[in-house]
Amino acid sequence: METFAARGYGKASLAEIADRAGLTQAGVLHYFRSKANLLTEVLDLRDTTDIAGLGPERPRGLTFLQHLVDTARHNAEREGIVRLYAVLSAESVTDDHPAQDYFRNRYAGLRGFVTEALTEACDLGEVHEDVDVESAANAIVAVMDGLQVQWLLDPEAVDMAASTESVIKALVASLEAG
Amino acid sequence: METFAARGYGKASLAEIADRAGLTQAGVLHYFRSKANLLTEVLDLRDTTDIAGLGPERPRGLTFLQHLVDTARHNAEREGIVRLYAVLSAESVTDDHPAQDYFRNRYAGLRGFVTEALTEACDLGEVHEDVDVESAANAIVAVMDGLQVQWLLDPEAVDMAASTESVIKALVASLEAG
DNA sequence: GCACGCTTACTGAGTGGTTAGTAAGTAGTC
DNA sequence: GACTACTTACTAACCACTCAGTAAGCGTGC
Repeated sequence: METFAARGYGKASLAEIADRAGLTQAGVLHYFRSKANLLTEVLDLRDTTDIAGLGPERPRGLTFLQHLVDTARHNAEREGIVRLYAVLSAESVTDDHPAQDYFRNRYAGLRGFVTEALTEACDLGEVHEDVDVESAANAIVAVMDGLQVQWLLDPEAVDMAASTESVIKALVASLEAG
Repeated sequence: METFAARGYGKASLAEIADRAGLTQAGVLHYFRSKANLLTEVLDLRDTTDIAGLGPERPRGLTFLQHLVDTARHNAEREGIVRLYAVLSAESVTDDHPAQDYFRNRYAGLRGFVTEALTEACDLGEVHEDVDVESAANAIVAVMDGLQVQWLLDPEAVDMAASTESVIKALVASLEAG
């Protein structure tokens, strides 16, 4: 995780990963058939403790949205994981990247969760166009990601929790009003 | 640009860049002293036509914010440039990346522009806390970036212009109300 | 209690390929 | 005769991955 976060997938070397783990490069490949396989295993492992891994018993409505703000606040003390996801998610859009499917699915899931929570939080009937709430949900997922890159480059200049909260509050208000 | 966008800086090779340009790898290094120098030159060249390169005669207030939405719409027809910036900006947070300063400065500039425009658009007096408008400005920059990654992975699922617009409208309304 | 085959957990030494960057030379232009 | 625009040829490092071997642990048979 540390090596992928610090170098990205492409520039991370099995030799460095092996060194950190205290074995040889061939030793790493004894456990993971290939570098790509190691990446997907790392990603699968992490996911079980993340938002995207929340089961059907996850919080709903405003509680879920508040949970997103809490996650942003919590993330400001987990530079490593933030870096891992910020780097790999963007890198995944390059040609033939092994984590492309992982991130496509992850984002689809996140968008779905936030769309649901937003619908519940605003108590929307059939009045509302789905397109509005989906636009808002996609934006909420996006703002959290975009803030991470800015924060990693300049932690003093960005308050991830505050910006996340102002977007969520503003969007909820605008959906309820409109 | 195409090679950096498709592979990222780390995995892009001078040989591929040279091939596309119709000369040898050494020929590329005749013009650019190093790979890192080539990257910064590419970035500097692009910037002159981008938002960040707008001079002091740029639009102001709501017009500027509307310009951001137009840019998002326009970007949906420029996959290459979107990919270049999405990939490189996130990759720049890795150790010793040659574009780190470039993106740190770029984001600082963008945040400043949007903060200014937001202040003008909402006609804010001394009543308002700076922290609110800055949080909102950072979020607007972030949402545009975050949407790009999602859009690159799944263009059907994301409407960059619509999501950008809903965030800007909601934030402007919330600043004016609060 | 100990030899048996089987499995797990590695290491060391490669293989074949790619990397950025350099050095020297050449053809053409001013 | 100097300068520009390259090329060919090279270097030294690094890359993921393979392969053959070794050492240790383990359940089974006697």
